[in-house]
Amino acid sequence: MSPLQVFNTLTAKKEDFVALDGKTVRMYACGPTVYSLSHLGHARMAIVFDVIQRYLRYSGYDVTFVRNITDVDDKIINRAAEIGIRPEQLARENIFTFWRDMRLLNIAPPDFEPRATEYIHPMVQFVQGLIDSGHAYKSGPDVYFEVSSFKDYGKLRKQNLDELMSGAREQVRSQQDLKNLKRSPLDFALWKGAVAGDLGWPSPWGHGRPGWHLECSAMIKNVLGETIDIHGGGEDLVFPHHENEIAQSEALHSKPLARYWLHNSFVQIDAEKMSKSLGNFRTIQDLLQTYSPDTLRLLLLQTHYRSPIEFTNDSLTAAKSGLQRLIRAVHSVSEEEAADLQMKKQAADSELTKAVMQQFQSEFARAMDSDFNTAAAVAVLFGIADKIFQETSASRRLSYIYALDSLSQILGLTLEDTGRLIDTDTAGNVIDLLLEIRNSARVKKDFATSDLIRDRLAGLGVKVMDTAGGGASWERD
RNA sequence: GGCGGCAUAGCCAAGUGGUAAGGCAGAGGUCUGCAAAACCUUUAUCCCCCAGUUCGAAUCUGGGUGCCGCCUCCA
Repeated sequence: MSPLQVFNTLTAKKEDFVALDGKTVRMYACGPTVYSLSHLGHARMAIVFDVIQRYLRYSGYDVTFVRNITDVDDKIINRAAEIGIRPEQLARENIFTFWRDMRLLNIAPPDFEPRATEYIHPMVQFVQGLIDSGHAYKSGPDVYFEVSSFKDYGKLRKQNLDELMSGAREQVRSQQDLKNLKRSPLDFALWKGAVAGDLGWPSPWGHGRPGWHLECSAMIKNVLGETIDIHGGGEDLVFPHHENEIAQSEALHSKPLARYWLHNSFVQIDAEKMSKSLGNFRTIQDLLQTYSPDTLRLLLLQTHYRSPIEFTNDSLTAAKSGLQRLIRAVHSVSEEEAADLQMKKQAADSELTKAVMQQFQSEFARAMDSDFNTAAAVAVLFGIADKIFQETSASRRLSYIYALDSLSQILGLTLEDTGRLIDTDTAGNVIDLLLEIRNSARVKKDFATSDLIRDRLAGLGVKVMDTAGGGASWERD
């Protein structure tokens, strides 16, 4: 297959990517916990795995992509209590806005999007299996995973139990209440007991809800199988989330949970991680008020996914300017020129198009095959744009435009000419401007011009009505 | 305290042994009534500092400095 190489967190090396079944890729990315709006950091994660998924398909793999939604969790419960609504309602509202954000960002929907609350029964079974095999124990109202029972614990994080213990020591003090329940501070909850009436489900251990890490293990098993090809998420999930997933799943199945672990780095503001807890985040919703989805995507893809991105208004503006160049390039054949369908067809079939496609596809693939180096891939796009602007023949330009357009799509860039979309406020102001010009024509008794404006506006469905004072008003017909 | 990562022009950012991609911004020129766009030329003798390995290092090794992340919820 392809010479694709990916950086595997598990081995801390760039490795040849070999799918378990040859052509089928089963991949899972940890999605959001829906307790508030999504910010640019979430967008980065979603866009990174969207592009990975798109490129794998482009490379000929049959991809099944699963991205979950965590809809039961302490944060959701606490936040819902603060604002006085049911946790289920809070989760549902945030799922809808998350979906809207994803759609606006041109992020392809995953093949499956399981939610934790849909997999309670499999999770209960999962926990029971761990108890039966001696990897978990009931303690009070809860069930915990016994970390010392899994010899490979720490392999993703690359720290052994002793090192982890010394790191955890600080935490022990703040977990006094849990100290009595856990046999070791490293043990983590598989099932948390809840008081009757609180969000929860029945289980062999009483009313309660699943621990955070459990859902991914259970959903991966149920949707994709015991071993998958790619498991991904944000860098902050490496420990403890993914480490714990490995512990649960591999303890139960005695086989690797995932062959390749991919983690994207963060978006930073003022050299600090953008995060909900630090409060220094910019929501997707907010950013889309001012910047196009393509601008955000270009901004994020101009940096390799494993490097942190320093987010500033300047970098955003730079991305916007750069994007404009690509958009102009791809729209640089005029309507009249493009209207000739025959020419388009010829351009698509031409030897030049084939040669151009081959050349740039191979440059693009070389970049992407190197651990999804989108920054280098974007440079290829700008190289094509150069060619387009340098080419004087419209039909030859079309060949390059095909290349630019098709490669942009693999990165999820639409290159839509949003610069020419006009909002109603602006449209209204433009009409006012026309009426101003018309009025000055009337004052000069240039009725030919003033009538031209009125008639043409009427033709566009805008009715102009002169007022007694010499001005004019207008309305849609 | 334990573990890991990063340091490339004014800004953002690729590049892991062979002599510095790309974007933005800037400068000069062409075009233009003026602009904008586009085109041409141009902007790091050098990749945080020091030492080492090598014919050769931004790229490898050691030391130093600075910044960041994880260890608690987190994309």
